[in-house]
Amino acid sequence: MANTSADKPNIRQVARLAGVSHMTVSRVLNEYPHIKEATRRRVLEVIEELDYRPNMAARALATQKSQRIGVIVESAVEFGPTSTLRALEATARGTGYAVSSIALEDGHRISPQEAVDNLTTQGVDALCVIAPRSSSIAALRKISINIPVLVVKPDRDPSFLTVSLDQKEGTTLAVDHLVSLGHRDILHLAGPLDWLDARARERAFHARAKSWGVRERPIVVGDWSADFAYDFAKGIKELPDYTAVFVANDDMAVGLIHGLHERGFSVPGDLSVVGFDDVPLAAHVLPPLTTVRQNFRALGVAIVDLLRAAIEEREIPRVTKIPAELLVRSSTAAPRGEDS
Amino acid sequence: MANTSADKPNIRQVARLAGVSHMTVSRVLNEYPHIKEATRRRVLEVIEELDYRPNMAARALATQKSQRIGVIVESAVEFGPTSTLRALEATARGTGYAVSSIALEDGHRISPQEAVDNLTTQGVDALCVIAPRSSSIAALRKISINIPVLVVKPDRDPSFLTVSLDQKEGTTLAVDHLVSLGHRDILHLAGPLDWLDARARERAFHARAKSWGVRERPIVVGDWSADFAYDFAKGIKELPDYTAVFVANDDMAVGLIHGLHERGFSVPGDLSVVGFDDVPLAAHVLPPLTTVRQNFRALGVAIVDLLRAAIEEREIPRVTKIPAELLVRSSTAAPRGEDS
DNA sequence: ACCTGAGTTGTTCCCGGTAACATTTATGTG
DNA sequence: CACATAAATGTTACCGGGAACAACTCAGGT
Repeated sequence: MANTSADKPNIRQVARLAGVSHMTVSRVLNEYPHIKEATRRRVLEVIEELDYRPNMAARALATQKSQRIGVIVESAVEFGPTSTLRALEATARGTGYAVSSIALEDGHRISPQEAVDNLTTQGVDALCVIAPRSSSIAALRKISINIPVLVVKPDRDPSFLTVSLDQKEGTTLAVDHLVSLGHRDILHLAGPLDWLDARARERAFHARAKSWGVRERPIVVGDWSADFAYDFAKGIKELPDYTAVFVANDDMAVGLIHGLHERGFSVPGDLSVVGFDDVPLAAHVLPPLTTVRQNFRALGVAIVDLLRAAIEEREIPRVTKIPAELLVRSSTAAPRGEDS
Repeated sequence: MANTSADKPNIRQVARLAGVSHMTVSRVLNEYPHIKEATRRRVLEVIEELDYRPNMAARALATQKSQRIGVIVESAVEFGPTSTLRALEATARGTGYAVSSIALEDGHRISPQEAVDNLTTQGVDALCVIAPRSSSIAALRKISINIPVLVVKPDRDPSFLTVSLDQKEGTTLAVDHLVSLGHRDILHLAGPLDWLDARARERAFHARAKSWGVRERPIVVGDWSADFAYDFAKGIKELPDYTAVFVANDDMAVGLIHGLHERGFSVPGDLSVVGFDDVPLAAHVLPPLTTVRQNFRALGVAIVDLLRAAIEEREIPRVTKIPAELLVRSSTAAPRGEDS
């Protein structure tokens, strides 16, 4: 089957054994249309026999395209960004693209500028920013990049391609669920508002709460971490006048419940809690968490579709809305003194 | 600062502007020792002015080295593998290497062979396998690869470089903790035994339990998922004769506690539970989980060190043992009728 | 002043693909 | 049957770096 010599065969060796020029081999590899069937088969046979693989570096050098997408992800520890990245990678691989990713704040401090430099030096054909903070986007605007850039964010942007999951729909589902249970006073525990996703959820929360005539109250801004929410809950002195909390992610929801529990408040008895993300443990924490699930797989597909179109200078496809889903579990119930 | 023309400058343009040959520029870039200081400065100035970056594809083609490490990770959803991967990426980037990773089973079914093919086609200089199953390793053995391969596994292996976190130490800490609380009948809820980490924990559990004279009982083999452990707990009819459960990962521990709770058994009142991994939520689930934390960052550093040494054909460094840490929280207590 | 060796820089070719253009070989067609 | 045209294949140059080797410079020893 394979050749015994250790070094990799190149396209000219294949050509010689097949009795053709190396260009014919190249054409077979790239599915050029006008190749005689017999020739193609012979070439493919030799390729098979030699276990030949084209050298991507050489191809990248010649074509000025690396078949590689660069991804900047704000935090690779959060569930959402990680899931998106995984989905993106799998989709990209399926269409012949490789992915290089950089996490912005994972201990090793890296500036957006450095991340872009690192990625462009790798010669990526396009750039994608997942779960961005507004400061990162501002930094990005100042960097001149001559490849397509896609930012995963809710609103259109003149500088970038954009897609995003519909934060508004997910948030609306959560608020409506609480309202339908009878809650009229809901606290929002938000993510850091310089994260676009946190901001979008906060906006959507206000909009929907207002349209239901729910009482306006200041939101609490957290940092996505369970620790923060736990500390916040521990600081609550007596049973608050809100009866439900819409939390911007599951981690904070779990921390909140933990803190409330230590303070002697029960969920959902005293307070209902809704999370966001549906992390793997959400169904099994106590009480199982009512939360919003997003379709990261679909997002990954959409990102790759858009980026490929941009790279290959095809028409940019329109992305159909990616629906969110509310998972009702046990952390929500009607407020005290209500019948459902 | 930067040039206004859109196309990237190459090494010869830099050379021309600096009044030297392109090789001199190349030497400056690669820190060749015998360059006159004045020349070096001039070249660096031009590089700066033009914002020149070397083309990695061209370099890879010329040197036959891609400065890229390929990683195969069995499951990118588990906390441990993901953390290891992140740490590896950050470390690699810090030393001038890039990383390409492939997740084996994340929905998109990919065989080890395909993963290796994909990575070698990208021209990686070395391969690393994280959180492997024995079947993957068996498959790997059959594939002839002529680059260094490192497998994250406990025992030495003639075919591969190896490192691993010390599963034995972590397990021992957990068992000793339970024993010191007074437990003499401990169930082990293991991960799938074709995962080397699961197997190592199971072996270490048996060894340590035996040395304490703890009663031998068959282990339960799970699939890492909270769902499995939940179902298992729901199937328990009456309070079992074991008083503690050592669970091979936190997800299963949480699922187990959930199921036990629904069956009316309390943790740690009726049963103590120890997990493994210290996932971000472990401190905040109810009850907060006693678990074993591993140092994934150190593992990432060790992997990159070994791989770089192998790639650059230096002597392979000896890796110092990476210690584990037991975090005692509220899911463990003395068994009923004991004083601590 | 001449030779030697280390320091410094330049010339040429190659890495393994693809683009562009040239050439040869079918396939029709009047 | 000659000629236009399309199909199939070959030739050459080039992508942007680095390796190998050549050449030139300069200080120190005789």
